[in-house]
Amino acid sequence: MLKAVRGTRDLLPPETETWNFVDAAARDVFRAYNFHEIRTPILEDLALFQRSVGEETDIVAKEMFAWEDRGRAASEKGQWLALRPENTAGVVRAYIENKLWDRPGVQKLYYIGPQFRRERPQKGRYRQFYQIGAEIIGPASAGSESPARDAEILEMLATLLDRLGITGWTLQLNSIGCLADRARYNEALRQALASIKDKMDPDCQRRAVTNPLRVFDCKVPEDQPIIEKLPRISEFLDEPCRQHYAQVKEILRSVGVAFEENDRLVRGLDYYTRTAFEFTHGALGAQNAILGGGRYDGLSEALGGPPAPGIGFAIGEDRLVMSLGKSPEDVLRKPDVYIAPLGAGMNKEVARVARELRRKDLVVELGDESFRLKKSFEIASKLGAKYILISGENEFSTGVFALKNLATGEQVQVPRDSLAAAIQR
RNA sequence: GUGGGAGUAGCUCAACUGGCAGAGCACCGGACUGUGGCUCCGACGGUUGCGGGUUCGAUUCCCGUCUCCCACCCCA
Repeated sequence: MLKAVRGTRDLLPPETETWNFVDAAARDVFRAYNFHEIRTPILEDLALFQRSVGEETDIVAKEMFAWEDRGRAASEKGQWLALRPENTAGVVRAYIENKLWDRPGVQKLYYIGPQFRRERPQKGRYRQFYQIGAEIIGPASAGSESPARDAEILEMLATLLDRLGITGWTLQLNSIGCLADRARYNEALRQALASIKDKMDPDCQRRAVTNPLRVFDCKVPEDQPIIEKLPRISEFLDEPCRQHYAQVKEILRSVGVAFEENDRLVRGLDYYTRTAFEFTHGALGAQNAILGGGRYDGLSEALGGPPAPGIGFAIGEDRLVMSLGKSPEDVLRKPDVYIAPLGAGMNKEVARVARELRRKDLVVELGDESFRLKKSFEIASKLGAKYILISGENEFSTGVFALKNLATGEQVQVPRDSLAAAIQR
């Protein structure tokens, strides 16, 4: 039997109703902050991710679906393509390519769509997964660098989670410094680790060499005392960076968004600078990050664009749906009315009635003239329809229909032109 | 990529130390004419994930493989 490929899955009704509910809530909240949707290709030039996410990151080094495309002629070399493992790179590429900096103010863009990473699947981790993300990017003169933008993004996220009824989340906040700070800090960290890393767990030692920042993610209990003594990024922030971070926190306090400072929070993608954050949730197992993001002031230039500081985030929609208390039934709109045609020739008559009711924005399910009335009732009940409309020759000849409320059992006679009103009541 | 657990009907699960693969729920039909839910009766439903091996005989034991789950790695 042919099956969905590893790490991918079908989203079926009624669960898709929950997904649509989440999408709609996100679009609604984003609109209030004047964000607009961008749709970028799922397929991009491999080099885009190598230059933005970073060659040395796990995502690029070993988790991408990438292949060499065929050239136009058999002899011609093809282009290396990749399925996008995240969407920020694509958005910034589009910002540059379409000269969006020529538009007034900052660009506030959001996206909803599938991303691909060739990882080992697990709960809350799929090879095709879905992200809802947003970016603020633009010239510094338009205010893209302002801590007000960082705070606006974080406050918007808190609003969205509240709106979805998700409780028990925690906002973890840190500043990982400007590019220069990071370079100095990395060096200091390397030196500090050089003498003591032998005492650490092998896995943590490996990190000390490949990516010193990642040492802070080490969970081995015995190594914690060593990690505690390492220099912190907060000691290396230069004055402007420190000020920036302080202002982000001030605004958050002002608008009442709770956060926890976590100076061990580091983010994996190379392009991050200054503000870094994660929202975590308890009910997700090992994959406890429901969303993550941060500032990426140098990304546009790294991709050959103009200076364009930016900040953004990505929500793992699969994980968001998992942490959502709502079941599909809570958001499922069931049929307002089930129309039961009775007898030969009635299909063509009820089709017109259904059309009339649907144009009044009612959800209508249509039976078939071959069904016995009893069967129609059974189906209508199972579908959870509010009403059943009995439509036989009598009804069409008199113009008065039998409308029965399936929950209360109350049945009334209703003239055809009052049906919609009676059902909506 | 590493380590561990699990795959039996649409779903949730049984099947003793190897001996004819079952139940509940769901689905479909019926309990006579244009009135559902409850109840009763009946039918349908299987390459026991897939491929090898051992055996008179394998859902059961062994090997391989695929998928999911848990942890690691990493991340959303």
